[in-house]
Amino acid sequence: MATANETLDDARLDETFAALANSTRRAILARLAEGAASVNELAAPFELTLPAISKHIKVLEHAGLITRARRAQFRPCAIDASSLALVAGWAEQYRHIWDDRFDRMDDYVLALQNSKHRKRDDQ
Amino acid sequence: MATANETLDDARLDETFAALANSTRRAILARLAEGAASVNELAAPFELTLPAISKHIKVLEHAGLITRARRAQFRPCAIDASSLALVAGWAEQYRHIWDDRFDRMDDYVLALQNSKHRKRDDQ
DNA sequence: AGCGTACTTTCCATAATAGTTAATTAGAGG
DNA sequence: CCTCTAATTAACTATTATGGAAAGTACGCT
Repeated sequence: MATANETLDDARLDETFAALANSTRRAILARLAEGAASVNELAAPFELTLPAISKHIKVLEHAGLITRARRAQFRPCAIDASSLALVAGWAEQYRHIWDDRFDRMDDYVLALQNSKHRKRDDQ
Repeated sequence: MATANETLDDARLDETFAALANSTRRAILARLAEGAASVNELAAPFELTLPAISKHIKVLEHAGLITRARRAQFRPCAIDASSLALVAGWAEQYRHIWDDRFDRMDDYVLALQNSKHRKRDDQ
């Protein structure tokens, strides 16, 4: 099960991390964490042109970090948690490395680390 | 305090996320989570040439995700948690978005979200 | 229909990435 | 000194990313 999805997860992580590897896009995300916004609203704080922001938004959307709606001529953006959760989950894998206390680490993390052959039923 | 370091953190996050936006590099990191390894050992599982792996390692090192030593003609690599913790911390900011339960959320996260003017004493 | 607002797309330039092969550095050891 | 192993650097190519300017699309309004 895990092996088949590994390339899919890999591709998604590639896209997600690449989308996050830009401070403009992270700032857009931070703004959207406070609530939905239009493209013009999102562009306001930056010195970039609207097309540039539009492209950044497209990258975020394609990475699944935001979703978009259509209201009149506006295309409001809203943050989408799924890819963000993917990132958090990915990083959690390594928590034991920087946090020796193993406080919140359970079998899940161990299972992930050497999961090549194992099979699990939950999640 | 926060404002001054924001560009520094931004640059570091740029580098870190960019380094992680590649499945080969993430695989190298996963391997190193199990223990230190030489460049040849790290290269073994891949179909890439050694120079390609060498460059990936350089990217990881520059992003602070790994550290390197010198032992004879070997340059063993070891995982470094600091940048990984940075990523985890960054993602945690948004935990409340995908995890409505707010279980483990404290004032820290709220403070981060609208932290432009606020000042705090703890960490 | 025509105008204004809100975006998006296209085209272009530039720079960064990812990979290759070939050459180079560095140390171990006969 | 010579050679083997380990790894990096150099030089080159191809693809992708980031940005701007200009043109195009979409919708609401009068």
